[in-house]
Amino acid sequence: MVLARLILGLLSLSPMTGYELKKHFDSSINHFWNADKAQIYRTLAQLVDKGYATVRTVAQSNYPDRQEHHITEAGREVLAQWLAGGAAQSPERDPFMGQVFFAAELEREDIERLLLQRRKNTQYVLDDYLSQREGIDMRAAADRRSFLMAATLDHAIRQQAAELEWLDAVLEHLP
Amino acid sequence: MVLARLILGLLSLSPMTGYELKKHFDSSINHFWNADKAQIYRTLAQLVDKGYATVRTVAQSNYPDRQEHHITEAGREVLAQWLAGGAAQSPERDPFMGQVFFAAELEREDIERLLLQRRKNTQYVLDDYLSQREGIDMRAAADRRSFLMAATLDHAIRQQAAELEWLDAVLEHLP
DNA sequence: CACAGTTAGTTGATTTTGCACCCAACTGGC
DNA sequence: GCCAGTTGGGTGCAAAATCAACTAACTGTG
Repeated sequence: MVLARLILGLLSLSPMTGYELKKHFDSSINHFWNADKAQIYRTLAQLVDKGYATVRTVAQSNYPDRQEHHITEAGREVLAQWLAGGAAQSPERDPFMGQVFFAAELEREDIERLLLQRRKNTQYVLDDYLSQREGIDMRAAADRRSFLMAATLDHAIRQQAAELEWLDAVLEHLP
Repeated sequence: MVLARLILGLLSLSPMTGYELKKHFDSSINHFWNADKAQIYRTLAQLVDKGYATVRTVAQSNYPDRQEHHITEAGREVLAQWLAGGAAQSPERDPFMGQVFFAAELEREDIERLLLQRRKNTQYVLDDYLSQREGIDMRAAADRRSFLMAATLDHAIRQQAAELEWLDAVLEHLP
């Protein structure tokens, strides 16, 4: 599934431990995917099982051994096939929209509270993305890889901004 | 989880069979949630189990019996608690963004193909939403319920529109 | 009159996800 | 000196989601 491809993608950039992968999911990749620790380690094991990655145990003086995972040629092929195999469609699943859809049960103030709370969350997330983008801005246009990576962050920023606009419109016109 | 609440929400509007619920997920609700048939029937069984819904078997002359599910008072309470319990946050999971993130592996033309394919999909989905909206436009502002329901569709439309703009920007500036 | 589609619901197997734990050793701050 | 946090890895379990098939009778179209 998707998680396996994403992990292969990250491994294609650089060999990594499960721990480091988790950090990427929490920071550099958090605007379009997240994953549980346990899930990452299990998927890594599967990748090794299928021959898409290999493990090299690297001892460290102070810290636990690193289980460094390296992508194999077979792994790169699977990754390339995923990329070339057509654009994936998005899940289109938003629990909050479900809350709005059925929010008429609530009092007017409670609806406003709901929307304002979402607004706060969205603003918070947007600010996070904006601060992430500051670090890459200028150098991004240079090579294709950096450009595309930055572009996904821009996508998230646009989506959050659109969400804010929508929230404000709803708050303004709520009967 | 979320699916159970959404089903309760739909049942709160009107008693329904699993089959009818599935139709709602495929049409009126498809812009923010979808669900497998099997999942719907199993969740319905759980709701009945927990006392949040009751079943009434309605015989029909030609077609199979309808297992009409009615929301109970307990069910309405659970629904209300979900709505009042704070804004849910969105999953932030988009496989396509993963493809873009790692697309530098591909040739330039293949990247463009990927983006254009997505553009076509997005346009298609947007057109679907726009045609859905035509049927509700004017009467929407009237009561709160219709307004909120229409608002979630507007949200989806804004998101798709923002996606289109982003795709065009990426296609234009791709190095 | 055959065949596709609709109405209605169900089962089984498998995958994916999430949550809560657990281990061990180190590092930094009060 | 203690306690929280980091580095690194892992297990077990239950819930949720997906895929595929199967039943059965009707309706509409060519």
